[in-house]
Amino acid sequence: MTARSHFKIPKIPEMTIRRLSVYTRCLLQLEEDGVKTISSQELAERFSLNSAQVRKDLAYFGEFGVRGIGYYVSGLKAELQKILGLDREWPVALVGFGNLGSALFHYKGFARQGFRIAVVFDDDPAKAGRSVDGAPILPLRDLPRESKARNLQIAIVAVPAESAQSVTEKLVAAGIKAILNFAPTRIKTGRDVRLKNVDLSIELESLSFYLAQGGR
Amino acid sequence: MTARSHFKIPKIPEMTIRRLSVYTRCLLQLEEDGVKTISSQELAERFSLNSAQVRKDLAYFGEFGVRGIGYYVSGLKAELQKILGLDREWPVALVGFGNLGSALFHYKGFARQGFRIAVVFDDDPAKAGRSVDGAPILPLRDLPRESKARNLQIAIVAVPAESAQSVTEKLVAAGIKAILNFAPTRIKTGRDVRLKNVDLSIELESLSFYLAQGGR
DNA sequence: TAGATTGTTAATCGATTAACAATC
DNA sequence: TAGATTGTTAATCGATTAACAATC
Repeated sequence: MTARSHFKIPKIPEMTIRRLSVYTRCLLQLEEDGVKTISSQELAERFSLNSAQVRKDLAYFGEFGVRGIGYYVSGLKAELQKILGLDREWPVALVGFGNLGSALFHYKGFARQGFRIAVVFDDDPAKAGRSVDGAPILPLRDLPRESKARNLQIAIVAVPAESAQSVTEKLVAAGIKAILNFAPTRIKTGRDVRLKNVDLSIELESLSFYLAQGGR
Repeated sequence: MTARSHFKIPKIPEMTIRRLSVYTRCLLQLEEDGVKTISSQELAERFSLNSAQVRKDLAYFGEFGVRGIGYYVSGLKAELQKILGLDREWPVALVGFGNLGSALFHYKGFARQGFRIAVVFDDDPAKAGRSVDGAPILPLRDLPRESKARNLQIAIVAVPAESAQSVTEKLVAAGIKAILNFAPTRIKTGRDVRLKNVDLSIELESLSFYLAQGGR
């Protein structure tokens, strides 16, 4: 047990991490707008949150504010970016370049936070060998090599449901540490790999619940 | 206040609704596999949940189980589909047929639960007037007419961030009751419209948090 | 009946919010 | 200093889980 390990995360709620992302984007905007400082109250209002919650979220990681003043926008932005790992570019592998894969490739939201799709994998012979916006499209068998060469740690899975699990296993074998799965199926990994299953249709289903209720 | 209103939802947690969706898909699969009954315990294990939670989720809506037996798969599936409004087809409007819109159009997960994209709106003259898989692509000005004619209640927004808010206002004006927004910006509506902002990049940001932590 | 499993109440846990001393 | 706002503790709220009588 090193001295450093004492400072290890006490057990940060998932929702806190998500809110930190949201705060960061807001701070980015505020900085652009030339705002110098912001109070927890002002920040909270923008997202209909409680100011104590904002302060508590931040307090997990340190004391970033100044009593009587609030938080310095640029300073807090920089701190949060560092905490979230958004202070650097992450090369990302995209697996699957069909409809969804291609849409995710062009999606503006990823690049905005420093996620750069460095390489695309797709076994379709019509696609593999080409390249898109400077990113090569390669067959999946090149994954281990590229993973090492580009130091890839993050992959986005956008293949059909049937192949999602097998693709995932190849990613894990190639040393990928974090996977964002958009395939419409729940995939599994060991616990040393961070995995998020993004379910695009579950939100639609809860919308229809409210419609079905209201429509009574 | 009608007699019926006594049975109105007591205040169902959002997470319960999401889990009901998940149970439903599982039951669909179980039914296909020929499984006749399932206990709350078995159902819970498939999603690493607690059996009491499964029973509690269901108990909000009625008594669907049989003591000593569990739940009849087909019966429970049908009940949940009815509760979630998944016992019928919902015609959906898709606004924006760029990269993301086109991917969502072809996304298998929506159709699987009965959401059918009946009409696409896009003002790009190269697209408007064409049709895709039987769905017409129309300019946005046709929205009020189509909305009425097709009895549209649900819309998916997949336009660029800049136009998302203005598109939303047109949707609301045309009588749309539920909106799923995929544009990388947070949009707002009045309270009579159900709105979900789907943030595709926030998950990636929390993944990078764990990588940044672990990488220390 | 005996065994299994429900529906529900009570206990626990965790997250949100209020309150306030510390301090810029 | 007086006013503002933080960081943090204590109170509240809501969701999850354990426990068990009811009952198939």
